[in-house]
Amino acid sequence: MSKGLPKRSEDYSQWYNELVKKADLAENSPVRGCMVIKPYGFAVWEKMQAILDKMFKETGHSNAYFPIFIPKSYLSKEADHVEGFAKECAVVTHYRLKQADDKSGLVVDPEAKLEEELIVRPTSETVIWNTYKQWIQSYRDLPLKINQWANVVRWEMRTRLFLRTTEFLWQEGHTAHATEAEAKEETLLMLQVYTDFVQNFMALPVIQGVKTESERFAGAVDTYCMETLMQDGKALQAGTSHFLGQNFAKAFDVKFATRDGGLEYVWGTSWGVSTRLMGALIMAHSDDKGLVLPPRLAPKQVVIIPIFKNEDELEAIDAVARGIIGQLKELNITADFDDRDTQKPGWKFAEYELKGVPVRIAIGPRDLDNGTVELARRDTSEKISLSQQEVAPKVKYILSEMQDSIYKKALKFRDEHITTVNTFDEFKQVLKNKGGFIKAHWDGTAETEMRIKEETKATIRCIPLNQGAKAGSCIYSGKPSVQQVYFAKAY
RNA sequence: CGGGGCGUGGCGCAGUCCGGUUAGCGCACCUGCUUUGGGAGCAGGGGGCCGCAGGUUCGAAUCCUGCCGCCCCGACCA
Repeated sequence: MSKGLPKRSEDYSQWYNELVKKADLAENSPVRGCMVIKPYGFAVWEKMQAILDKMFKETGHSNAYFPIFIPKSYLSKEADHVEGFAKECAVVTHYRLKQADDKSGLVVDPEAKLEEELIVRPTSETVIWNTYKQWIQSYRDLPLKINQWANVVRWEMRTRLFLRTTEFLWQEGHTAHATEAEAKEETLLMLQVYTDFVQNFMALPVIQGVKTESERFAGAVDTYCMETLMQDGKALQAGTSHFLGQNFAKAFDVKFATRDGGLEYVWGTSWGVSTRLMGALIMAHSDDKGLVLPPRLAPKQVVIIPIFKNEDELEAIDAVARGIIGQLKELNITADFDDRDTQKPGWKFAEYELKGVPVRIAIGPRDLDNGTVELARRDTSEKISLSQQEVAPKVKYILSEMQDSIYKKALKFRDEHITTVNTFDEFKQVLKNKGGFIKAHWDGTAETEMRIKEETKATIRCIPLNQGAKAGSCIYSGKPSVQQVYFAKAY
């Protein structure tokens, strides 16, 4: 049994908090709301980064880096954008400290006040569009497709490791296009790239949709999103892709000369996913024993644990283990041999389960006699004994099967937690007793959306894409509705 | 910022109401022996400005005042 990990059924959020710490993913920092991402957690994030980065480049994007500090005045150039971010910005007002007069420590030097205060970026649209103005003159400069990996700061009141931290890591793509159609296409393309990543690598099914006005990114014309479902029935927005229209082009005066001699504002997009994905990954698949990582994102896919009484046994096991690791390496499978004699096998079993290593291979004296190993898979806890010769191909098969099976399990759970309702009473019942996504007709007004939120805490997660219009009447107001939308309580 | 809870070895806690031995327990850590197919056992050992600052008292982890920090619940948010 995992020591001290609360059960999901008893206290889901406690379970999550403990798991993040016990699995060595992250911990709190001295600064409230910030986190230290530990090596193991960062290794998972690095895998995500590497895969996404490749996908971005394959779709024609280049990486660049823009500064963390933004002149305060930039933020105020786009009206909705200011509105959206002003209340959660960290501000740099001074550039120097000095020894306190009474030598009691350091104080801010009042002499060193900045002429113009700087904000720590909550997102980079403003600096980037200010730069794009310099970079874009002609249709020949378009499209401009840039991505950056960065940290951003949003001064949140309540934070949770990975899910909502004051500082977080992310990537933000910012593109500029000559036509509206092309920008819209880019927005949807990146939504699809994210969707492919989340489904194929994180093994999490998503619902693609458009945000309602109240949930839309400040400054965007349309915000597209992918919504995922966690095991406690709450939804989590895994990524967003925004069609910015000409909002930022106008705010920062970014125009280009068209082929026929005209002068027009460019069309923009921006899109991002963050370390929040780590939270989704953890909450979606893990169990009461600890983390369950999809093989494609596990920093180490296989761990081999020797069971030995003496040096001779260990040596013999070592030879077998090294052989297996070599074979796995040829199949591009990462494996570790944990031959520490400071921990017992049972301790190691529990530890690697806590950390979500997909496949565990145990080799002991019995196996040496029989030419076998014991293989255990993390997601099902299933154990099998197999001959040493067939280990490598079998592991390859199991890893791929596991990736698939974890996805299917999440998909089944998700599908079982989409409930269509026709009345507000039903809506409240489902929300209270079952959770998950609730599909219902909505009259399209912010007023109704807000009232439902106030009464139930549930919000419209998205207006689904790829679902034909189906007229009906709003569950709250009874007014006509053109289609059903997804509601849920959300992270 | 409102409501609630909590600050005691690295971690988790007891002790605080009702002041008085040397501040205790579990885990972790160190040493030794025995162990090793699911978080080993025994023996020995190290580690504490009891959140901070004042006050009351012969005497404070314990009572009083002020401050600081953290967690949970709400308002805000990816």
